[in-house]
Amino acid sequence: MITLKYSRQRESIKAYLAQTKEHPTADTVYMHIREVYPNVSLGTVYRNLNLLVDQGEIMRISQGESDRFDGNALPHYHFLCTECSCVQDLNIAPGALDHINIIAGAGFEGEIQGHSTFFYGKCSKCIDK
Amino acid sequence: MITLKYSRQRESIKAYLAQTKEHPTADTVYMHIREVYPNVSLGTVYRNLNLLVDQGEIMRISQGESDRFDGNALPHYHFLCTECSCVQDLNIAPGALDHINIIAGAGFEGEIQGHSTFFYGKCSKCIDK
DNA sequence: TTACCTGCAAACCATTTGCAGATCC
DNA sequence: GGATCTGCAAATGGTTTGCAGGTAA
Repeated sequence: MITLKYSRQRESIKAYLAQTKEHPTADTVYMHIREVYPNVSLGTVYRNLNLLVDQGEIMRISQGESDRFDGNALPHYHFLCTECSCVQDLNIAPGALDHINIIAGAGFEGEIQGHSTFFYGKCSKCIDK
Repeated sequence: MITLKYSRQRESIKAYLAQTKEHPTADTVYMHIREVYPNVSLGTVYRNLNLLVDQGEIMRISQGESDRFDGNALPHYHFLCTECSCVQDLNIAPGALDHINIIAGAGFEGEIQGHSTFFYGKCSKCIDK
């Protein structure tokens, strides 16, 4: 973990994120920080968001990368290898994970209709390294 | 569902996706189709991939959109409203969903280390509409 | 002093779109 | 014939980066 120098912009970003429940995008963060530091640049916001994620102080919500396509349009789950980035189909019986919607819905005021999940780890080829 | 006109480029894309297990990106599809139709353009590949997804003939693997950030770096699950696109934290006990890694790992030759999941549906505000 | 930080603007990359012409029905 | 398709190239949108100057330690 690299030692960071103090920066008021970064502190401001962290403080804003700690206090909101909105899960803002980088651009939304930018607009809020600009109210305090009108000269802040979008580049600085991106740089600091990435630094804070690297430090484990904030969390990035995304599944990044570019879209992939699958000739099999029937619902099924995918596995992503953290080593070689390959994507593989998983053999999970249809409906076998549906119960997690109920777990997630307990104590939630909205209506949960489904979930999107992928699993990650090492594929068989990358285990042998 | 709009009626589509025949196009050899689109058929070629569909055939390629039906026969591969690679879960290719749009660019990878482009490079393969170009071997058959050297003049095909990347724009055409994107247009047809989107059409095929709309028709339900292929599946898009992604969670699109831009990244969001969360001041809470502790592992937790998120809910995404399909109406208003708001993101909310869910109250799921830590580890309450860990067992799905085991379900997913049954019959899989690689090693599953974790999963990434978000739930979707209608938030409490959007239910009342 | 010197590493790290900033604003700015340009670069980048994936994806979309406007256009004029080609193709299917 | 007319709607849908294509290739091309330019536009878009989110994100990163190079640079020259500023700031924390």
